[in-house]
Amino acid sequence: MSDVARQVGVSTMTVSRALSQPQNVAPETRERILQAIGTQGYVPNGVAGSLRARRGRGVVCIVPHIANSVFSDTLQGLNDALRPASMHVMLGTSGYSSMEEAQVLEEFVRMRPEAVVLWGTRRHPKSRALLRRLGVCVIELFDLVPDPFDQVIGFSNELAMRALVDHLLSQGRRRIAFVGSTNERDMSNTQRADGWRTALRHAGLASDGLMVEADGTTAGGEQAFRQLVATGVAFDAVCCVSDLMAVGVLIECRRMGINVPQQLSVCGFGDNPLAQAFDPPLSTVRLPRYAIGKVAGEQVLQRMAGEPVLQRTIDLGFELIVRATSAVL
Amino acid sequence: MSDVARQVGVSTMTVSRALSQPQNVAPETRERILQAIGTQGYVPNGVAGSLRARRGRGVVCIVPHIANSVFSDTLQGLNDALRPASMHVMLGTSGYSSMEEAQVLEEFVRMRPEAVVLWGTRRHPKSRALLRRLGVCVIELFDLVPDPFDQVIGFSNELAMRALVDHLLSQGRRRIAFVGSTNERDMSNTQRADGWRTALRHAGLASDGLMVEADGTTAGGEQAFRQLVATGVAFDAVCCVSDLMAVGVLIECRRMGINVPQQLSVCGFGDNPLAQAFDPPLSTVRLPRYAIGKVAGEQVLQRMAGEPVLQRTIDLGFELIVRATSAVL
DNA sequence: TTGAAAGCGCTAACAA
DNA sequence: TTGTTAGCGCTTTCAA
Repeated sequence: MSDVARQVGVSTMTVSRALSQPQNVAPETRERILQAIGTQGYVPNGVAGSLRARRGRGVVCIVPHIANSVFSDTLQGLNDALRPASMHVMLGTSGYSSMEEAQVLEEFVRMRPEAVVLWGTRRHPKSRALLRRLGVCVIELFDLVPDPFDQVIGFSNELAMRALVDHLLSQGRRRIAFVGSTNERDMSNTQRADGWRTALRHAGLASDGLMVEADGTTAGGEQAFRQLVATGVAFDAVCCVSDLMAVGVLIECRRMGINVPQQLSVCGFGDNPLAQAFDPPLSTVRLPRYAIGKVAGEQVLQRMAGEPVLQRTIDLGFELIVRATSAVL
Repeated sequence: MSDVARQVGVSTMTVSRALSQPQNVAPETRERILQAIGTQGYVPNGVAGSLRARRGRGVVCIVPHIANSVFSDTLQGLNDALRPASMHVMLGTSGYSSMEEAQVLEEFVRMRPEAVVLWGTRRHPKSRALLRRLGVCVIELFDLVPDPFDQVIGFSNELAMRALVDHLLSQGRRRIAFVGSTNERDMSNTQRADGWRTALRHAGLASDGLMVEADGTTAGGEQAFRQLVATGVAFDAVCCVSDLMAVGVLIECRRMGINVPQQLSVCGFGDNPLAQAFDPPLSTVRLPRYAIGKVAGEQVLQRMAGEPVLQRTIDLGFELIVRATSAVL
């Protein structure tokens, strides 16, 4: 910067102003400064600016695992919202562990971010203490809870699963099983199972013996379905905690010669690209993944602009997607 | 930091040393400093540290679009490699535009990153000038070129497509069509088409009239296939520029009552999760997406450690995945 | 083993 | 409209 100032014959302060408050610099001077910046290829030092401002222009975002379309869609939304404001995303992963999240967070907080965006609402006590001291806005994603740390954006896992079960009930299904996952370390598996149980209870139906759990993969879905069949319990529909497991169930059905949806309805959760492409196409629930990230970014910007927090809990809803695996009989 | 120093009764310099070079501080003093840090919840200011060091601990990574598993897998690899070294990823997107990439890059460079990781090898002249001035290591991903800007990590699109065509030739296919995409703004579509053409030429076969292009989606694949059939040209195999388009081709085949692979072989590219799950499972090429990111991160760390660049071009290869759509007849 | 001084590059506040 | 001063929080250098 001093090089530019020297070349133009002004002080560094004038160069600084030409960049940040151009209206306070004589047009002719500004012109010469901008030209010198161009020829010298001067790029302002944002680190120094952040030190002075006592806060950077970064937004920390820690997700469990980047290579999972749920998270990457959300990251895309966050990025799209922040880019026009010249903010950048500092990306980290927790590997589904709140302990690891706390460690990553501690390191990232050193860069004095403008905001912190985290997945889920399970926080290590260290993270809570750190975030409280940091004093910037903290936005939690996906698991809607009534009393968030600061602000939460998501949808209700329980209501979404209830909508799925209600849909199956409306199709005349009465013995609706649930395939859960053993490796979802956040609360969504529990919340979805609760939704399934509640919907059945409201309809006056039993859920006993109708729940199986396995690894949250396609293979896990196959295994869970075999397990369910092996118990000998009667069922005419299966709700799965994820599309991946539902695809496993469908694969196993095909192997066993069970006709879907004639003999059995199957539903997934999440609207993975697979759900649409699979044969038969899978009924599922579409989640506002991109919107969650986008709205999170917009909230960050609004709060930076000093606007008050209107809603601590923002429900972005979900969409029931009925496809062939639960078609009308 | 001065708060901690005051509480312990030492200078800030001693606190700084207790953190960065503990062996140069009396064990007893160090103990008291660490304790004070704990009770006060002091978190070092990384911005100030970076200003002093004249370089941050961030690695800029700009990909075309985060919500695409090719890019998110690579980001995951980069993140995994960098995390143990306490480096962080500053994430940006170019939307497949080198102009937009240049703008994002300019803003990110202000934070004085330790390294820059970019997708592809097409750069805006402004980006090149900026990167040259920056003077940090620049790693380009995916499109292997012989003479990269600094260092490139990827695989050969052309060789991968040739391997696919050679596989079809070995199965007795002779009239092999190519379904390309009109919206891939990087070079990979061209390189893959070149691979297809070259493989046919080497086998003494014609490629004229056997290429169609459409939007790079499932719907585009369907449309391209209808177009190909409509031309009336004879063909016994179709290579697609992506799995998504190949799935579109398969959907259209099913609609037209064409048996795959009895009447027609179909191949995709990329090994999207879809490829395995689709019915019939799709033959394709698996790309080292995660490894590309991981190796990029490792290279950054090695070069930070002062190790020399052994290979400017790192070829991580690919893997031919033969599934039902091109099974032996 | 510890401390004092200086400065990384920028900008708020005040002065001219 | 422009310049001067001071300091953001840290660490390198030199001195004790």
